[in-house]
Amino acid sequence: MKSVKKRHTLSDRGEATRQKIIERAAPVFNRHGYAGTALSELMEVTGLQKGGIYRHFSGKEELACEAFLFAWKRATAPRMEGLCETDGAVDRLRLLVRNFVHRVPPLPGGCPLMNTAVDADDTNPALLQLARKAFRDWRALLMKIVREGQRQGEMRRDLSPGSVADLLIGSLEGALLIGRIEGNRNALCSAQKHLDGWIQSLACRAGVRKLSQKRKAA
Amino acid sequence: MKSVKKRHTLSDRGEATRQKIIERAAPVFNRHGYAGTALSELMEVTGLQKGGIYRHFSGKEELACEAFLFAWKRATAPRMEGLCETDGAVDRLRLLVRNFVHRVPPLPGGCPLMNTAVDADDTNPALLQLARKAFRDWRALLMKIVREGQRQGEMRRDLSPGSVADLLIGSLEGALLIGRIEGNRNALCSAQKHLDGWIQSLACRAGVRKLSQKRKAA
DNA sequence: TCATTATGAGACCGCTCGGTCTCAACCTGC
DNA sequence: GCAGGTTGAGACCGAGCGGTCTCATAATGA
Repeated sequence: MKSVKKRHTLSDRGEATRQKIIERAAPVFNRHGYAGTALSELMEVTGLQKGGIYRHFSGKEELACEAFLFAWKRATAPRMEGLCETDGAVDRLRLLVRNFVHRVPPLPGGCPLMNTAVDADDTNPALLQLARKAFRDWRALLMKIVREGQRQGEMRRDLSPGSVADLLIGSLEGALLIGRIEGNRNALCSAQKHLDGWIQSLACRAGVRKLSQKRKAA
Repeated sequence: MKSVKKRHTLSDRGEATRQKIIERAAPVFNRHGYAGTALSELMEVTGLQKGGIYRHFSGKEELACEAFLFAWKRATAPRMEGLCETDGAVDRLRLLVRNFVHRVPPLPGGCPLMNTAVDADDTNPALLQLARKAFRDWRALLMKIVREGQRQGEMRRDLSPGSVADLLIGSLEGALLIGRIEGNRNALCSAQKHLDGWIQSLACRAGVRKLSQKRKAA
């Protein structure tokens, strides 16, 4: 016990700088990719020398992985906002779409998932694995919502939760790509409008009735 | 005249090797990105030494640009297949979707547009500009088809051609990204099914009637 | 056949890359 | 205040980078 606490205190400083490095490195990796990020740039943004960085990471790859995990957490948080306070599969899906479109992640360089998947494919298996995991988590969340909606009788039973998830994620990420190419948010807004209507159409009549009753009651 | 022809003959060989270099370099850039592609690798795939490559290009960037243009041409051709022989906006759009999903470009490393847009953003303005142009051409083609359909009374007048184009491109590129992460074509097939139905729903009644009459006549 | 030009090999360049190692300074608990 | 361990600076390393230049050779037109 005591020894654990002692150790803990001693390593706290180190852990803090480690976190600082990850935090500062994440936007750089996100913008420039793995190969495009030079250690010298990481030295600049962290204000540390090589020795200071390499004490906390075994190499560039480990840092890149940690940076991705950090970036993904940062990107995910605002997209999930308000999810717990929302009931009903339809409304939850629509909330996630709305969040994705309007809650811009506080991380320059676009969506870390897309960046990393494109960047690491054919190049860096470790990073690709993390991106795959991130995608699957996101996909699983959407699937869970759809399945829940089906169990509750709110959403059509003939839907494939996986397809619904793929369609939502694909449309959103695609729109994000266009927004990046064009430098505006038009495609994202179009996507939201379209997906909003589509999600609505996934509800079965009973579900819709149930929902409007709830609305009226409120 | 004579002198022009003389010059032409002489430079033919050089032009051929230049093309060969572009052709061989394109898949490498498409897989590894600009920063991730080393000249040494280009030397390997072309079978040329540095001197042989640099005679034909001012630098890595010029070669990368040419490689992208080549890759995009290669990716576009199969996606457009059969377009001229198809009438009707709805059928043309559906054909383009089908081509995109099933005619896999003969170019390893995924869609050059996505790759380049993600890779060059915040890094290489020249490449980004080319990607933007490629996107806009594609978008313009889709918009033209929609507008044509509206003029012919086949498609609903309240549609925004730009939004339709963005939605199609976004959904397809997004599905492609998922396919890359997951290593399968499920998302692409889901996207096709969804878009197919959606495109159908963009036709106004008159257009649908007209189309079914044509079908019956055939 | 010969002069001319286009071509590509490859040595060479300065530089930056990712990574290692040493050691001074600095905490921290005793 | 001292011993022991933690931290980070920065010199150093070999390798590989993008790019240049020279020159032998090959193709060409006269």
